[in-house]
Amino acid sequence: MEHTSVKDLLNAASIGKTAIAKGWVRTKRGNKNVAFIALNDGSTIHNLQLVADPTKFDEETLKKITTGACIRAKGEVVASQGSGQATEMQVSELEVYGEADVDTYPLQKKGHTLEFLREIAHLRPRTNTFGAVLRIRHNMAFAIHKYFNDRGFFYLHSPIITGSDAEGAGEMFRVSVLDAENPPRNEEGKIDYTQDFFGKETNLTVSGQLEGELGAMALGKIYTFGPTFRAENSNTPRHLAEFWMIEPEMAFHDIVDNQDLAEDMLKYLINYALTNCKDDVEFLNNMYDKELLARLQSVVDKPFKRMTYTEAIDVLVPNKAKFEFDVEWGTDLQKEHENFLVSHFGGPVILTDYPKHIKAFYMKQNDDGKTVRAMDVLFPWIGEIIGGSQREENYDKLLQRMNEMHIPEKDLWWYLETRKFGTCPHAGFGLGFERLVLFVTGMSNIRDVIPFPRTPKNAEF
RNA sequence: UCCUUCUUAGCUCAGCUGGUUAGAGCACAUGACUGUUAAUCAUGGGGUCCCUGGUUCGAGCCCAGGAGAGGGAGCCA
Repeated sequence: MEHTSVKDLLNAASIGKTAIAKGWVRTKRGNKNVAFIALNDGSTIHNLQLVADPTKFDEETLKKITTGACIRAKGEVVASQGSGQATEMQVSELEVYGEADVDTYPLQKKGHTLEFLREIAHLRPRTNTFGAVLRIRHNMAFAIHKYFNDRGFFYLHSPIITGSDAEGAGEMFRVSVLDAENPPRNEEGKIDYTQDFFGKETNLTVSGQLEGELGAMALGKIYTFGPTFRAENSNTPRHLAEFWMIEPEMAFHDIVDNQDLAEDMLKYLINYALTNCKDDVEFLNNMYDKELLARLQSVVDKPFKRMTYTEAIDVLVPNKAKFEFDVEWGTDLQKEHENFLVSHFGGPVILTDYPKHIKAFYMKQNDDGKTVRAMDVLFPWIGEIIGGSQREENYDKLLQRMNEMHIPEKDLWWYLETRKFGTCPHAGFGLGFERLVLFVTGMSNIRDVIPFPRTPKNAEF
């Protein structure tokens, strides 16, 4: 007889059936006459209440059933006499798969701080909070593939090890098999990477975008969804050294199409969570952030405010006195400025057409000679959840910009060739997956929305 | 990387002006209780006061250095 998930056993349709449940004990309580065991198997935030008559089981077995133990229970599913749940199981058989020593098992019935749970990341998925977060994370990943697949995008696997370090997106992690203690050196005394595995310097990718563009200029619409690595010494609740990024890239799309896609996708994903992860989102709403549900619904319902960088400066400058950092045309926006815009317009804001000198080399240059077709989507609290642009498709203009920004042509010859052979207008953006999950779950630290966070000085687990 | 706050029992935290044997709640154990909902009540065990050095008759408390964590900023997604 196969076991049934707790999720299914909690459904009223299970009443009257004899079934087997397997999972981990959350709590046990009771008295001489009756024992209640709350069982969770990860299929849902809710627990199955097992009801056992202590006189029918040997004392040793019951003693081993403690918080954290893994057990199998067989019994009849009945309508619950108590008020906390619709169904419960009247247990006839109990088997303990794995005990959890009460003196050393770190999880208790009572709540723990998120900081403490980070220190026991190997066990934290067993908590309600991380169960909810991880189920939502899965659903968001699935919904992303579904969204793009349903709209004719192809999933392109961009490389994780990259030979170009010219993308300029951040500090990189070197990939090498050379002896770190005693690396081979060339005549100049520098490390000789021609002897390394790939015969050149290689790093972990900081972005799949450039490869994504190659795919878009063949398949039309593609997206990447993979891990990304930044060796920045960033210690904030919004940065990870290893994170997942979604990067759609579309031929024949301009900056407006790009905004339309970004807004539609974000709304789709948030709505997907509201309909498919209702229990988990509600749990997080009740436990951590009472505004969560309302905020998610509001983002789905309202159009995003769209404006140019220049228009945003015009909004910000009259409020100069409120800011710590000066704001004028040409400066990059600080967090406080982004926050101001988001709260001023009461929701997400899409900014476009930034000054070219604060944006990447590949962005399409506007006719004014000053701005480029960049696009940032700013979200409440998160800040920049998406960064993207229409790309410069003109070979000469792209090359000129690369020279101005001292990006070596020889490293990106393959990228330049897309502009040489059958170039076309195209656009795309990058969405930080964890920032999306952060927003959807209402968690406040990005380390709590990825199973095993990688941050400066921390690669445990 | 910068600014700032913190580090005391398994967890969350008190700890007075530097002074005897470092406390509480929860967790855990034992007992009580005829259906509980993070059950309740009673009793009990449990400490490298982050580390190193210094000041002092005396340091959890003051000073210096270090480590780790949180929040804010920068970099960005």
